Amino acid sequence: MRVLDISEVVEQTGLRPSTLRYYEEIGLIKSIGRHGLRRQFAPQTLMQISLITLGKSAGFTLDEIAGMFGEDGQPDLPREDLQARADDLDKQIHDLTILSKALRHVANCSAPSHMECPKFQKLLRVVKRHKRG
Amino acid sequence: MRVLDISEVVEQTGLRPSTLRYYEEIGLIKSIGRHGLRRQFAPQTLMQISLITLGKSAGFTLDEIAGMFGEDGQPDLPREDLQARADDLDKQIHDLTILSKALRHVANCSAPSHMECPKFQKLLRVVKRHKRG
DNA sequence: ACTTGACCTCAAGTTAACTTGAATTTTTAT
DNA sequence: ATAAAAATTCAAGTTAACTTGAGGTCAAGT
Repeated sequence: MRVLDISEVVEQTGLRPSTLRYYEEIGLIKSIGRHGLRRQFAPQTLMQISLITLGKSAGFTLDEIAGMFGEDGQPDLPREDLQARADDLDKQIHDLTILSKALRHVANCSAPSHMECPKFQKLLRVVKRHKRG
Repeated sequence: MRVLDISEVVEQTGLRPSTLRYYEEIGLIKSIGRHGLRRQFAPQTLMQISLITLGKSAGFTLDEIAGMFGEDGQPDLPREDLQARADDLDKQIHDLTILSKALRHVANCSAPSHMECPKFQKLLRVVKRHKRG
């Protein structure tokens, strides 16, 4: 299994062929050659796509993600940038944790008005403070 | 401070006036009346906007978020839905944690090729397994 | 040789979430 | 009373990230 047809990449990643072509068009991934018309992908690409998908779910734009890979398709960023991005992520994780808690709270709290429930308000205040800091 | 001018909401939330009008247009928030032409917002709205912003950062669409509020602007969803959404969030948090770790790893690992670094690969595999399950 | 199915290109269309701009209306300050 | 500041509406424009569709190509099996 040295090279992959687009259909195999589709199968492994869950992305659609049009998406993969689009990603290639904007330079986010590369095909390694053609068999007739057909793009051939290196197995490496699968991992790269994992990273892309992961990055997307973290809220990065495709442009930002593209900026994280070097010419060779390997992650490539100055260390400080990576640290900074990781820090951002940790912030986001923190916020999401709060949201998750808030949701579970609302699911279980029998107060007539969540907006006026002290616990709920506290959760929201935490977020606000966080966003401003 | 019973009612808020749009400018006050802008100041408190960091959103732009056009965004607030847009949110009202699509029914995500409501103004409580007018002073002349000018919209007046209830202080409640600030908390609602906190939730909206939070929801957005969690990757929910405005439509989905709109579906989480009742007519009164209060969070309103069947308990199971809330639990399910919280579960989704926890999954996402899990993924983001991995991404954060991956970034920090890349920042510190001196291996020539991250894609081939065992630790890095392991991180990616975890994500994959997770997405499929 | 021929059909079939997987792939291709390229231009145009789509959706979400806003933003922009022009023309108008108040409200507030002097 | 008047000018400046702050809002308003409404239509149209923008950006990201794809998708769709029409029409064409290629390679593998019968």
